[in-house]
Amino acid sequence: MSTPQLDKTYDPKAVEARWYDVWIRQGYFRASPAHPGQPYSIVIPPPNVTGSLHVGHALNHSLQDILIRWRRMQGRNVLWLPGTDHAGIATQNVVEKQLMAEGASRESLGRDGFIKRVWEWKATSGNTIISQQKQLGESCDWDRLRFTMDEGLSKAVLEVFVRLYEDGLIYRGERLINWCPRCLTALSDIEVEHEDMKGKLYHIRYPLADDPHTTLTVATTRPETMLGDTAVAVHPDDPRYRHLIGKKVRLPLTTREIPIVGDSILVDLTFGTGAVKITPAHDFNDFEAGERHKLSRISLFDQEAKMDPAGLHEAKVEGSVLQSLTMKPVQKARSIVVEALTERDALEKVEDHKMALGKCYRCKTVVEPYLSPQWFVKIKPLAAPAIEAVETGKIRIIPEGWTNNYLGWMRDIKDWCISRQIWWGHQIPAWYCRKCNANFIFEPNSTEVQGDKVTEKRTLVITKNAQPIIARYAPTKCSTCGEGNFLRDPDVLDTWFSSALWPFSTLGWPEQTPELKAYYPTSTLVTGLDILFFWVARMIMLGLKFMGDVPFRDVYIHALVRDAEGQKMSKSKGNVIDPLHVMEQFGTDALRFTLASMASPGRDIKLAEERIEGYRNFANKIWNAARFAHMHLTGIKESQPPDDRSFPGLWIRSRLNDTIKIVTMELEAYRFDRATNALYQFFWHEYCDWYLELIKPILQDPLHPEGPATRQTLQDTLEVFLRVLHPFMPFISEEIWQTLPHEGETIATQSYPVPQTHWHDPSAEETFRLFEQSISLIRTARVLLNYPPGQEVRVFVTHEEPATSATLVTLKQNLAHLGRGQISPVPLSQWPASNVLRLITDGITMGVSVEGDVDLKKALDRLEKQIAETDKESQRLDGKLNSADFVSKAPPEVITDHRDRLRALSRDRAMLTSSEQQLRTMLGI
RNA sequence: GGGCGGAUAGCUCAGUUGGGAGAGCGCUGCCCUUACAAGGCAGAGGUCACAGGUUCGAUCCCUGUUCCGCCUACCA
Repeated sequence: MSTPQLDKTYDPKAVEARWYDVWIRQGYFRASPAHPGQPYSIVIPPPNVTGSLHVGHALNHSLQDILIRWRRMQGRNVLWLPGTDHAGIATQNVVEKQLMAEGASRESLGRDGFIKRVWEWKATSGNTIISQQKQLGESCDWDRLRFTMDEGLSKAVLEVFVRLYEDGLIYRGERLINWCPRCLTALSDIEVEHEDMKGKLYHIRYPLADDPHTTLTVATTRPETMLGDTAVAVHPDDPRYRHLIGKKVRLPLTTREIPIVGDSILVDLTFGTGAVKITPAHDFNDFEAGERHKLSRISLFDQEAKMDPAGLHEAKVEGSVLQSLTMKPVQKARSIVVEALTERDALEKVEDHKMALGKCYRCKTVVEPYLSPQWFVKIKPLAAPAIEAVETGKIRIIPEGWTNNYLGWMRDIKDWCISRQIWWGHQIPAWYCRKCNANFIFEPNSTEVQGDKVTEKRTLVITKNAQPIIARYAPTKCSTCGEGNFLRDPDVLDTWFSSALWPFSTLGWPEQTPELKAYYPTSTLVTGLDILFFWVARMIMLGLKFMGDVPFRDVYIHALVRDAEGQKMSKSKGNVIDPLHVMEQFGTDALRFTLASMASPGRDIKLAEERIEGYRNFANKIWNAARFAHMHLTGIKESQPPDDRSFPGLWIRSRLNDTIKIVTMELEAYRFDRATNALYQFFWHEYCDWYLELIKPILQDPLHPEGPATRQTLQDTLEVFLRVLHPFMPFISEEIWQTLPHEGETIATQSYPVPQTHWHDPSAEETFRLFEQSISLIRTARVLLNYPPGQEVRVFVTHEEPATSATLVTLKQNLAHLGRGQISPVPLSQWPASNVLRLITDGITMGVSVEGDVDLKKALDRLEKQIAETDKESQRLDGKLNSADFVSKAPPEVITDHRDRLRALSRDRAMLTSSEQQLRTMLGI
C-alpha cells in the first residue's frame, strides 16, 4: 500500500459523498433477524413526510446513529428502522395549497381523486427528508423504509381498530371536542396549544323571571355564547344566591327562560360574581355541568365557527339580533352581542382578564369547543398497564426526571378523540346500513343543494344514534335488514393512531414475522420531550395491549435545540440554523459531534455556529495527525509487531485504554456530551499535544533503535482511536482508517475497541504527570526570561524525592527535546550558585540558566505571587488541622491528606523563598 | 393555580458517596518551530444567584427568596 497524499486541510464534502455511497452499495446497514448477535433495535421517530431536515432532527438522528453504529461495532444484531409519517392534516394542507394554485380543490377532485393526488405528491416530494438523512450519514436499513400509509401498516391500523372496538375500547359518541374551524376537523386534547392572552371578563345581568327588577349577574369571557345558555349556576352554599336555586332567569336577547341550578363543582364562590352561565355546547366544564343537571345543548356555531341560523333559531334569539348575527364569525358576533347588551343596559361592567386560549397546533387558529359525533378511545384501561410498565422499571425514562411528568399525565389521561374530518389518512372501518339508519343519516342531496344557498347543508351528517358495523372488510349484507346498501364513515384516524403502532407495525405485525420476534421490544427510543404524550405514551399503551410487552426498554429524551440566544428556532423569527447549510460549511462530522457534545441531560441546547466551527477544527486536527503519522509509517502491518516498552508508548496506550473505558461507559449512560469530551480531550490534548511531540525525535531518526516499536504504537493507537471515534464522526474516521493497514472492508463493521487490562499503566501515567509539570516549568521560565522559542537553554532539574529524581534522569532525552535545552538532572548541590532562575512545583525544582541581558522582574513577580498563594493555602489547611472538631470528626484519610498537602506546601515554600532570595541577589535588591 | 428544571470564568456548559473550582469558545502576550495559523506555547479571569439551616467542613444536602425557562390546569 502506498503512502497516500493527504491534503493539508480536511475537505469533508468529497469524503462524505464517496463513503456514504459505498456503505449503501455494500449493504453494511442491512439488518437480518438471522444475525447471531444479541438484538439491538431502534425505530426512528418517523418525521413528517412533508418535512425537511431541521436541526432538531439532526440532533435526534445523530444520537440514534451514534448508538446504532456503536452497537453494530460491538457485534450486536442491529436494526435501525427508518420511515416517515403521513401527517394527515399537514400533508392534506400542502396538497390542497397546490390544488388551489391550479384553481382546483379537494372537492373538485373528489375523495378518490384527491387521495391519488396525495400519493403522487408523495412520490415526487415525499423523499426530501430521506435524502437529507442520508447526508447526515445515518446508518439506517433503508431497505426497510416504512410509511404509515403503507399497505402493511394500514393493515395493522385496521386490525387494531377492529380489536379495540370489539374489546369495547373504541366508541362513537357525541361529545364536545376541540375543533379547528380552519382545518375543519376535530383535534385531540394535546393537539391544542394553550397560549396566555389578555382577555376581558364581561359581567352580564340576567333578570329573574318572576321579578325582572332583580338581576343575577354572571361573569363570562365569551359573551357571544350567552345566547346558548341553558342554565345559570350558583354555589349551593352561597348565602347570596342560595335562595334563587330552582327559580328562573330571562336570558337577555332571547325569549327564553332558563333555570338557576346549584352546582358546587362548576362554581367557585370567590371568582367573578359567584354566578356562572352554563353553555353546554360551547364549554367543556359547562358540558359536564349540563350532564349533571340534564340540560339541553344549543349549538350556535357552524363548522367554520360562524353563527349558524339554525342554532340562533333554536336559541330563540330576538329577531333583530338574529338578523345581524347570522353567519358572523366569533369575534364579530362578540361585539354585536356586547353592543346589544349595552343597549339593553344588561352589561354591568367589563374588566381585563388574563386567560389561556387554545390554538390548533398545526395552523394556530383558535380552536372552538364543538359538539359533534366523534370516535374515541377509552383510554383508562390502556393507561393502567402503561403506568405500571414505567413504575416497575420495565421501561426506563432517561433522564429520570421526566418519569413523573409521564406518570402524572397518564394518571389524569382523558379519552382520546381519534376521528379527523379530513381525507388523507386511514379511513375508519365503519359502515352504516342506509336502510336501518335512514333516520340518523343525512346525506347531501345534490339537487337540493343547487337550489339552496345555505352551503353547509352539503355536509354529510351521521348522528350519534347511527349504528355502525365495524369490520376488516366492507360488509356485503346487513345482518339486521339483509340489504347491502352501506355508507362508509368518511372520517379518518388521527395520524398518531398509526404512529402509536410504529414499533410493531413496521416489523410486520399482525403477521408473526422473524423481524418481530428478533427486534421487538426495541431497545431504545430516542425522542424529544414534545412528543412524549403524543407518541411515546401511546406507543407504550398500544404496544402493551397488542404485543403483550413494552415497545422499548429505554426512552432517551433529549433537549430542544434553540438558537444562541436561547430562543426557540422558528422560520418566522428567522433564527433557524439549517443543518444542511452547516454540513456544507463545516462538514457533517463536525455537526454531529457538536450536537452530541451539547446533549447534556435536562438542559436545552443553545446552538451557535462557533461551536460547530470548533469541532470542524477538531476534525482537521485529526486529519493532520493522520498526515503526520503517514509521513513516518510504512503502511505495512507487521506480522510480529515489536513490543513498545517506551515511556510515551506505555503512557499513550494507558490513556487510550482509559478513553475507551470512559466513552463506552458514557454511551451506556446516554451521556453523549461526556463521551465526546473524552474523545476530544484524549486526541487533542494527549495524543497530539504530547504523544506525537514526544515521539518525533524517534521517528525523525531513521536509525533509532526504538523506531519500529514506536511506529507500530503510533499506527495501532491511531487505528484504535478511529474505531472509538467512528460512531460520532463516521466519515473522517472511515476515510483515515482506510489509509491505514487494516483488515475488513469498512470501519463501520469493525469491532468496537474494548479496554485492555495490560494497557492500563498507572506508573507511566505517574511519570507523565512529572514530565508534564517539568516541561511546563521550563516553558514558563522561557517566557519569564523572554527567550525566543528556538533558543537552546541550559536546564537543571531535581526533586525532593530521590526516587522521583531518578525518574527525571530517565526522562532526560524527552525533557531535552520538548524543553529545547540541555538537561542536567543533578542534585541542587551541583547547580551553579548564580545566574539560574529556579521555579518550583510539587517538589520539582527547575533551574533555567539566565543568559544575556534579561529583565528578572517578571520572574520575581511570579515567585512572589506563588509564595502568597502557597501561604494562603497553607493557612487554610493549618486552620483546619488546628481545629479540634476537624481532627476528631473528619475521616482519618482526609486528615492524612490535609497533612500531606500541608507538608508538601511548606517544602515548596522553602524552595520558593530560597529561589526568591537568589533572584533578589541577582537583581541586587 | 399546580408541577418540573435552571442560576458556576466574558459566552456556552461539565462538576453524585459534601473535604484542594474545571472544559470549550472568547480574551491578553509571544511564536508562520517542515502534521495542523482551522495551529503552538504561556497567561489573565469565578465571595459557584441571594438569605438562612444541617455539618468539623457546603458549589454539592435542607428551607425560604429573587430571576429565567418548560410542562400542565376548567377558575367562568
